[in-house]
Amino acid sequence: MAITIKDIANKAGISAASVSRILTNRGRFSEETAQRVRELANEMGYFKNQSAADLSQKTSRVIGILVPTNHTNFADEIIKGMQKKAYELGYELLIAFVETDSQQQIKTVRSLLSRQLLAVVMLAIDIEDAVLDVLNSADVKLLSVSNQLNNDIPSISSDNYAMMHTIVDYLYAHGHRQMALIGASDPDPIVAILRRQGYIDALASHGITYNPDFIWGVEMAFQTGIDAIKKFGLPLPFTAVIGSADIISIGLLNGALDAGISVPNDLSIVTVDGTELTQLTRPILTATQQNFAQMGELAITNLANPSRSPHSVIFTDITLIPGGTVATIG
Amino acid sequence: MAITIKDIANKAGISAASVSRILTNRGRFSEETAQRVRELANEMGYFKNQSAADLSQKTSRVIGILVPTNHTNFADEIIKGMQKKAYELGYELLIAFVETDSQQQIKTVRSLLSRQLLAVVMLAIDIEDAVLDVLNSADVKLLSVSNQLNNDIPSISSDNYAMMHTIVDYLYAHGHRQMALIGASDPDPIVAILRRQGYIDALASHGITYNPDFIWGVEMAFQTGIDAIKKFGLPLPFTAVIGSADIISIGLLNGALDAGISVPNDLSIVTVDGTELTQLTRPILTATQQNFAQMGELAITNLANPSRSPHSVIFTDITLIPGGTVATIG
DNA sequence: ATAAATTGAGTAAACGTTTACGCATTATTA
DNA sequence: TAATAATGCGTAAACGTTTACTCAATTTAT
Repeated sequence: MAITIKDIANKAGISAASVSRILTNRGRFSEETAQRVRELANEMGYFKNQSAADLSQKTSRVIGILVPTNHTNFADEIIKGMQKKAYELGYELLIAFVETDSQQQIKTVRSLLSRQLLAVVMLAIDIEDAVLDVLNSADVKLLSVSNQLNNDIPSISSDNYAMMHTIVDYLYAHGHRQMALIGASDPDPIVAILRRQGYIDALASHGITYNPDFIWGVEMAFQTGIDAIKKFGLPLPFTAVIGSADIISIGLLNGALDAGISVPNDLSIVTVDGTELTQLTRPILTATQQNFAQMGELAITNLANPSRSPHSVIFTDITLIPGGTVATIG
Repeated sequence: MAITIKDIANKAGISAASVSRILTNRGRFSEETAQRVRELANEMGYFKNQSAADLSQKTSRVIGILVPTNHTNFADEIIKGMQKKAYELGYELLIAFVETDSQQQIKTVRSLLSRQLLAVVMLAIDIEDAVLDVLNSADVKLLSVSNQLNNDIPSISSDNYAMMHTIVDYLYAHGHRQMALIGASDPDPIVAILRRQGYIDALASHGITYNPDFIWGVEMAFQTGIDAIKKFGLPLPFTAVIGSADIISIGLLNGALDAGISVPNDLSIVTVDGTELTQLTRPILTATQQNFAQMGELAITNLANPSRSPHSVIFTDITLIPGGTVATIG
């Protein structure tokens, strides 16, 4: 049988209420009694029954996180950032992996919501309407991280549109005029749409009309990179390619290798994300690095201080980190 | 204000107890009333307050999982396996990332334990005694996955000792007589010790006395692989090397590349783990693949049916998957 | 037609913690 | 020294759900 505050109260010869006040550090009590109670709690191996506490105080300090099972490894970095801040501010994180299957998603979300949650954070998920309905029917705060949703959900993300300007400008400055964009397309993620538009507009700002054929991709996967090179064939009709995720870019690099294309001499590559995966290749990938840890920390800070306007988007930093996959040409 | 079973009961004109019986599908009730209640619950947007339920029924279906923040990517595969089985059997997973900092670990574990947990699963963690004490002081089942601990905790893992025999035999059959083993050493994980012994004994079974210099490593990281090649210098004193984790092996491969060593012509590599990372390199890594999904599923099945002896170790499958990093020599 | 068994549903207590309220006791102020 | 304020702590209700017990109504068996 687990130890309760009543047990401690009995042993200390005081009431359960006092023990509760002491252990939660709320209300009035003498330091003397407090010391004794804290010692007893330790000795007796007391564990707070959080369920009872949650039930009693209607508010909660638990934040649920929805992570897609097919997540790229940056999700971990975001979660780490969240953990750090949550730890500082005394919040608790409840991580749930969700499959792409909508029915299972709903079941997972319902089980999440059956705990009194302060908020639900969606990590790089294009949430389906059915699932969103369930979330909305519970009165819980929502926050989207590393994704910009087109509904009223506030989000924290890189500026995917601006990011493409950074990359296109960089490649342009290195003499590139023909560049492809390889990313996911099915189902079309909002992020992909934004990046595509950024890419098109950035090219336009340099007086280049984009070639629709140069935008291609299936999913955020290694194979998409491999297939992209095969699809365009030799000689490649462009001098540079932008991979919309590190894993795609590694696919591009290896696809090029397989086809006897030398990187960066024959083909320049810039990748988006800039996780540690970029260090695993030779040459090391040139990347626009997103600040995932910052996203995570901001997510928690933001939920803790609900001072901002509801529909807003907060952008986190982007840094272009030169690697060895971009050559100057022309 | 959230909807409670009392609200539903009022609207349906029955007692809360009946609603509870219907929604939990326990006890006696008429199908007629049940139908009406279920409809009402749906309409009114009812969410079970799991805290109240947990408090009422002393038993729980929540399984806590401790995942190291510096986890290699296979942890995800194990968690996916666990999720699948947990979903089938109606368990709930509570994932917590733990840092290496022992104090923070204890705080995380305590907050985990303050929910009524059925069990705590430790994922590839060499748990510290201080943390273990906390876990033991709560009456919660423990299970170690992807690690073999030397204390009384049951575990599910690959047979790390046998795995090394498989690899050494494979390399021996390809003509290799001098092979190095690169892994972590500080702090010395139990898994590393087992692999080392397996390596030594496997060599001995072929009449080869092992060279202590050939066992080296710092941590399970890319850099360890890079450094290993640098450390031994040219010409390498061995013809093959075993990387104790995919990420190390990629380091070895890139280290070799950097040093102008051709793989597999001048150096053969076999990696342990066999995650999708092995597909990202050229050549693709030859791997002894662990069955991580199986580990995850077994973990849940095992906790659900506590029929086995307490201190046992269950071994999961290992498969040698030939890639392009082993050459036949001699 | 009577006895026995089954069914549907209500009552009330229990789970462990928190907290508003109130009452002594002690400390502070004029 | 008397009035006032502050302190420490106990009482009791509340949170929402589950479940052992009960009992009337209905069904089945004899």
